[in-house]
Amino acid sequence: MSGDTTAPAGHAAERDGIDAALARLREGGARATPARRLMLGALFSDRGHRSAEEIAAEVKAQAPDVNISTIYRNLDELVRLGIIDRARLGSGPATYHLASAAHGHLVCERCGSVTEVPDGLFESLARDASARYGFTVNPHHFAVAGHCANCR
Amino acid sequence: MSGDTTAPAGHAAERDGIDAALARLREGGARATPARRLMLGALFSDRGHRSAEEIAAEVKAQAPDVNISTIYRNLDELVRLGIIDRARLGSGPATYHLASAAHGHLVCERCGSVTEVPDGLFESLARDASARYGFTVNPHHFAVAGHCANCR
DNA sequence: CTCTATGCAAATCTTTTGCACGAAC
DNA sequence: GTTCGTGCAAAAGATTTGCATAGAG
Repeated sequence: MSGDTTAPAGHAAERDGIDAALARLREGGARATPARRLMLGALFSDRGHRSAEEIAAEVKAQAPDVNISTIYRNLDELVRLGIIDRARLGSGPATYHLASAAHGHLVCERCGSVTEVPDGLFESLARDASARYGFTVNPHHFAVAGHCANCR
Repeated sequence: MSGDTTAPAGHAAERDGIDAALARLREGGARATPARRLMLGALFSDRGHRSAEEIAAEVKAQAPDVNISTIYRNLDELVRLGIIDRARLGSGPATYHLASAAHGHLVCERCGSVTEVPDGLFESLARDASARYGFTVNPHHFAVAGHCANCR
């Protein structure tokens, strides 16, 4: 059900996430601009990893004038606020995804495939890092290299 | 330590490592060139992470004509042969270190510090990844983000 | 109105590539 | 001599920055 007048798609849960993110931006003294709304819409619509260019493409589909530099600036801001995470996998551009999409990445060094795994897999590691090094692991940002099942 | 000399040659253990690496290069059909010897010398002289530029600087101290593109090409080769590992930490250039310097990296998202930890720390992770996903973790290449003890 | 965010263009930084020459085997 | 490695220069790719203006609060 929607008293929703404009958006072509968009579930309520997605809306909530975007609104919450905008609220966090406001709390941090930042402003709620169209570019930011569109970026959040893109980020919340799909929990995969995307590069800045890919996010820009999605945003430009709705607002062609949004510049890539604005995308980068806002991605930095969203990372700083903890709303999204940046992951540098393989050797291409950095990729971004919702911080709530908690998972680690198993990156295959041969074929480059990325296997996403639940954070439970890293639980004991996180515990040890904390106990032995006072290091608090961010369960959303994790990259481990090796060889996938196919390339073994 | 009185046995220490300042000669470019270095210690015997270092020599052995370099020779073994050169032998592996030869096995792979590659040639033992001066540039490669110097790069290995730089890599074996210190087990920290270094960027391609930093390695180039060390090599150029002895052979100013070695070009950065040669450094990159050879780093790729050494990674392919498993002699060194590449790690993309934080947002600067990629860093390289000896594969035998087995450790994971705990990267602090606030201050950027890198805490090196022994591979034992993620033994259980490696086991689970293998059992549940058929993924063989490379124990030498491993980056986890979070907050260090100081920044908590 | 004030101050932040954006567009645009250019700069930067990192890494890769084409080509002709020199070196290793 | 043949094949691989290297220097040089230029390209390509990703990200950042300066500045004037538009827009949010």
